[in-house]
Amino acid sequence: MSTHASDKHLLYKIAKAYYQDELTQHDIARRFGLSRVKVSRLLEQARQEGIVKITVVPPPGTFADLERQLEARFGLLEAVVVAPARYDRANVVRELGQAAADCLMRCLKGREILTMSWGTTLRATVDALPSRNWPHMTVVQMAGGLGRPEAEVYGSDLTRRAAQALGARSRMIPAPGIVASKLARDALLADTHIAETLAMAARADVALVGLGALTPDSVVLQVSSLLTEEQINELKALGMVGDIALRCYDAYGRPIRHEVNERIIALELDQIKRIPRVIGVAGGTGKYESIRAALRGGLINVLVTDDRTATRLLSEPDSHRAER
Amino acid sequence: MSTHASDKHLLYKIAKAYYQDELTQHDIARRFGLSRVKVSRLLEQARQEGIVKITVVPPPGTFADLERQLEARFGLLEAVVVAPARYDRANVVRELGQAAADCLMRCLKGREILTMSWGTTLRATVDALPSRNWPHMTVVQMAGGLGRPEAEVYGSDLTRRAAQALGARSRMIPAPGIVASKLARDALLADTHIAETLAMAARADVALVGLGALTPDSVVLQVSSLLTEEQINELKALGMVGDIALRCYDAYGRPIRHEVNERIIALELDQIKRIPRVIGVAGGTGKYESIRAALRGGLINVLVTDDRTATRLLSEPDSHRAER
DNA sequence: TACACATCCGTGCAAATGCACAAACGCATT
DNA sequence: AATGCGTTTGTGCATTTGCACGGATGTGTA
Repeated sequence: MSTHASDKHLLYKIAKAYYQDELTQHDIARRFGLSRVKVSRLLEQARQEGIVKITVVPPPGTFADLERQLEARFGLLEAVVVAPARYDRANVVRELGQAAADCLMRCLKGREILTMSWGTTLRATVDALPSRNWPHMTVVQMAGGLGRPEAEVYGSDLTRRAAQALGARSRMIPAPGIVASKLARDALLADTHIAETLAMAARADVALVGLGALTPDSVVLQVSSLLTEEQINELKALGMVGDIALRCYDAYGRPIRHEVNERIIALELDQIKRIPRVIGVAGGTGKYESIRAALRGGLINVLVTDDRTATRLLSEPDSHRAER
Repeated sequence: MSTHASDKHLLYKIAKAYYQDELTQHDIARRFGLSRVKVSRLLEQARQEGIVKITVVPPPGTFADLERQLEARFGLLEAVVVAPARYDRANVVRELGQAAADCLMRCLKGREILTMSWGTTLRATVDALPSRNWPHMTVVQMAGGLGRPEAEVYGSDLTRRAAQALGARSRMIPAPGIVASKLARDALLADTHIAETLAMAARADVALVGLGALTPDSVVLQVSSLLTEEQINELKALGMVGDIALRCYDAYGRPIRHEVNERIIALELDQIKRIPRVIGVAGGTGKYESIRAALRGGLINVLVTDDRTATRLLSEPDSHRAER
């Protein structure tokens, strides 16, 4: 199939003219007395035969290739991998927050709706946000806070602070994330402001979420005394490996059917899935299963994580899909 | 001016997506949440900063770079340099002919007017022409032959053979190239067929010419007894270094004003210059000054020559233009 | 010779790309 | 706070490029 020496000569001349002298295909065609299509085809051939070599030099000290593999394997829009200086939780979270903030800022123009959950990682993200003046942006809370005073740090306050940093309007959910009964939940959802806030969150352009895991230091497990030991065990028995905005999912990112769901005030997983850009931030020890599940289930399409977790995610040759 | 490490990372990712995954700029913009223009600019930056490297591999055993230098220096459409196996005149001419034939064929589609002069090099070129069937092409003689029987080999016959090889129509000049008097010339030019032939040659799409030189074996000097020793000396005194189709020029490719011109039946240099593509074929010892002059004067815009001559043409750092 | 097959080629059109322009912005100085 | 300058940004448009299609050409086989 490959052409022979005499032609390579022509391929070389044309490739040089195109890639080095930056002539247009049209000009080259005129000079060499060929048709434009032919020049196009010869260039294609020159690329295929390796006469033209295009290399992209990886910048040192980054994990661009790791990112590319993650993107390819899990169908992500983007993956961001950071290399924490130390792997203690505090530092990992801080560096993840920085990276997530960068990643978020890059895709914001100042006129969109951003919805976010809360958690320690998102707290770090908000801390890393630069200040802007975007009056046309709105930051919307995605899930109720926790029913305690100190929980405010992880509830509405994060949304408020994010909006403040960006000079944006904010829209909070003045309610706990988990209430005592379905009845109480329904009552709160009947509130116009809460309902509208959730509706707005559902049609956000970008979502920023942390990925919860079943680790002992998990905010949900620690703080929310509304989940009894028994209920937690039930959820585990149903396969729960993590949560996004209090919505629990199994190892394949599928929502877990459990009574608890009906007492939660937050976007549902399906609603989150429909948001065009869902940035999931999580890393460090213990988050692996939850991240893997969120990726498998397509719950997020942008992942910000650390290099160890990234490597581990790529090391397993398993399937993305749940078997039926 | 150059941006720093944090950005290089993004440049790399985008460059990879574009050049390796072959995504469109539009798709990349959507994935990374950027505008399309921005992606375009980042790619430009990535190229400038050397993150994207495009190399064109020179095929071994060719003189592509020599050619490129000739093209650049003398403003040629194309230069073709061959490396003869041996440098005896016969072999050089043979290889030049082959290369010229290739070069000519490449830019012919089968519907144009080709005009040609004659000479030993063009003879070799015609010998190397492949056979085609191009009834819509016309091959037109550019200059009269020489006034002797054996001269036919260098006159109309070459045109005829070229046309035959290509399956094209031919248009010959049934007259000698140099006649005894201006009166005789004018009489021949009054002939409708000759006049129309010359007119047709003048509006040819492609010209194929040899470059004559003042070497002892020059066809013109040898055969045409119509040029006296004295006339030849006069021409030399006027600075003649070579000829195209019997039209003499000086070291800067300018036509030489001499009585002989009025006895010649051939296109004038200015007419030749106006042909869109003029392929000059010449090489070997002794042709150097003539080639250099033709290049300086812009008499040809495609040159087919040997590597030694090419190197020599590039070695002189002189000006292209005549001083006034 | 005729036919079938395959390859090559250029035209027309749609997609992709680059570019000029003007608005918006950040920044620093007044 | 207001002003000026330089930079960055996106929109609209012209150019450039890829691609499908039908026609032409060449080749091998019956």
